[in-house]
Amino acid sequence: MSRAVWSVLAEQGLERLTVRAVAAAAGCTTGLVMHRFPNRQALLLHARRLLHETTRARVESLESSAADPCAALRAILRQGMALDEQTRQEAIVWMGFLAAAVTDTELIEEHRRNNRAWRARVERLVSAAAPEWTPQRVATAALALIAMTEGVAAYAAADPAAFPAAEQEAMLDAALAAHGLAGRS
Amino acid sequence: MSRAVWSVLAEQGLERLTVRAVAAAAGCTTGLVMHRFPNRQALLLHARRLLHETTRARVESLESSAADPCAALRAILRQGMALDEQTRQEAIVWMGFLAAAVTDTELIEEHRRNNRAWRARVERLVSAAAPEWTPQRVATAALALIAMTEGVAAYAAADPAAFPAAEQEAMLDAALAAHGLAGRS
DNA sequence: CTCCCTTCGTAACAAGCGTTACGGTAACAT
DNA sequence: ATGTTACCGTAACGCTTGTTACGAAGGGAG
Repeated sequence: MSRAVWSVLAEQGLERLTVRAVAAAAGCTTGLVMHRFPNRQALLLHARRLLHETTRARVESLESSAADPCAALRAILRQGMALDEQTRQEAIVWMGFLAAAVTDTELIEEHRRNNRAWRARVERLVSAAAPEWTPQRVATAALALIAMTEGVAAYAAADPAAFPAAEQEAMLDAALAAHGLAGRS
Repeated sequence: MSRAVWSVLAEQGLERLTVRAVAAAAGCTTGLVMHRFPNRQALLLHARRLLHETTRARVESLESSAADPCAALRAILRQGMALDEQTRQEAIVWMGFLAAAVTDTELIEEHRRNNRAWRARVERLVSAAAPEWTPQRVATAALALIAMTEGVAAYAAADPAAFPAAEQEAMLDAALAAHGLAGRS
């Protein structure tokens, strides 16, 4: 059911994300959808939280299985880019929610909460990889990294041919090396 | 008239961008809007091109009045972030068009054309600032920079309190210095 | 003055939207 | 067997949307 919202948002875009389209994607009618959720806002909010939970689980798995903080940092930043079809669709859905949050107070609060948690996670990893840095330097480098991966995901989602996966990874490695966060262990 | 589309898109978001809302913002009725544009798609496309032209003119002005390629690079990257209310609204509108382009072939072609031109411009400035670099290194650094400014604009547009202008500028300067593109002249 | 053409407001249309009311069905408790 | 409850399809309501048809106002050309 929640996956139905996700598929509609990825394939049909934000404007086509209607209750009937979700019901059609889930193989049921609008009655079931409106029975599970009080209104469309709640449906959107649930799908948004589902997206966050999916990426969070993947990030935690990557971080726990990494050898050192530098490798963990690279791994979790890598999954935020649009490297394959799945992550590209996630980027499209992410942008759709972001555009929808402009007029939806609940969605934008959820968005800010998730973004601040994501930023804090990257700051924690940067600080672990470079313990001697000041908090300001950690924050600045972390912001540069999360903004870069976020931006390249948007670029690649809209134009995959112009931003292939190899260029995105080369960009990530170059930025990590430039900031002094590559292979410190 | 074109400014009416822009103001509606910035204040009401993409979902509320209806023909009637544009007419109300322009102080006329739907008859005038539908007389100027054959349909809503053409209206969106015109607004998209207007946004591009606005930013392009500002970028050219900044680049021509810069002292050296390094200063030009920093100036044009700076204007792509969400530093004040105007650029923040531009970022919101930009994301709205990006989300709308998912199902609109004309919009996505326009988007790709503009993005590739923007990328080529930054690559040209990076190459002028660091003439000894290989084209690959130029392309990688340019991609890192445009992705970073694009991403931080999205972050700051959705959460201005968490991403103040000073932090964005500190991030830009740190990234330029890390990539070796600060004060080379 | 008359004709014509551009310009733009008015009104309406069909279609699609979120939402609600209602009825049927199946499972479960008694 | 019967009542109760949760579940979900059906159909409709009111509303907004993009789009179209029509008419009035106004300004040149003859």
